[in-house]
Amino acid sequence: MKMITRDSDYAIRALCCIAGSRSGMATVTALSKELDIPKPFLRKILQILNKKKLLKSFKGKGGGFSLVADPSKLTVCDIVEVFQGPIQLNKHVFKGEVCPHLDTCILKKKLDGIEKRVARELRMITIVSLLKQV
Amino acid sequence: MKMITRDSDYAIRALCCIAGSRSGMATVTALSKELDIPKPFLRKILQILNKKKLLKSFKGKGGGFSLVADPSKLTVCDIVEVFQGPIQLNKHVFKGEVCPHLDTCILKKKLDGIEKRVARELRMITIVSLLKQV
DNA sequence: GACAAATGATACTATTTTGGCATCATTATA
DNA sequence: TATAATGATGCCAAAATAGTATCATTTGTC
Repeated sequence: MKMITRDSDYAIRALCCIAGSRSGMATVTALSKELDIPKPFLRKILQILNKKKLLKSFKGKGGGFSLVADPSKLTVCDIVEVFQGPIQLNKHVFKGEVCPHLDTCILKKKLDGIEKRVARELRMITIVSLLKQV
Repeated sequence: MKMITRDSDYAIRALCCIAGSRSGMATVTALSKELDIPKPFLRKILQILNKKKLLKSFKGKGGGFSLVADPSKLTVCDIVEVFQGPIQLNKHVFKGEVCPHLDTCILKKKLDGIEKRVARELRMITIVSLLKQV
């Protein structure tokens, strides 16, 4: 079972890198080298983060990406939701309808509980908390 | 973000059904109807559960599948791991090596913590606990 | 103004995973 | 021997994942 996809992972790394940089800004080229992420893929990821207003971009020479939000308020949950949608352990539907079987609906309730706790934990991991090198 | 795939979900339902049946045994045909799951797909799932020793099978007329383990000891975690492998939020490797970036390794540590708690919670959901209709 | 360095937008592609279906073989009961 | 069951295997289509490629636009510098 895996939960964090590659693009979320890359995005988290990149945002950490940007937040940790002295100027608060970085180019795709620099990030790609530093993090060893394929440049076109990283570029796509950063463009998505830009559209979703987690990053702002500056075109032209000397440009790059910088954070929009305070990195102490930006969380892993925010980032994961951009690339993987809302946290949801199990849709648990059949043919578009909610499943009518009692046993599995008990399951749904229990999974929902876990789901909420996972989301809460992911919301507690801020970018800043990832920069602190213990 | 989703965590439980269709086959895990179907497997959980089917195991609940088998555990809840009076005889303790059920055929693919019956389960497929009861749970509204495509028969060939469910069959494949049950065959996997058989190979993994969560179910035992009886061939021939009057046959079917029955549980191997005590349903109060069989957990959702066991089932999910059959179909989705061990619970692991993020592999977090590059090119086969463990990622060398300190910031993201902090991330790994935190994700590992969440992961352990999710696994623990899934291990607490037994088949029996899903049958109790509150 | 020309050039270089950056992102914007968009479309394409390859691989893997997911969610099945189909078929033939084997076994067991009536 | 017919029937009802699983065993094994291979195939297939759609979606998700993980990228690549290309052209357009913007901006700073010479």
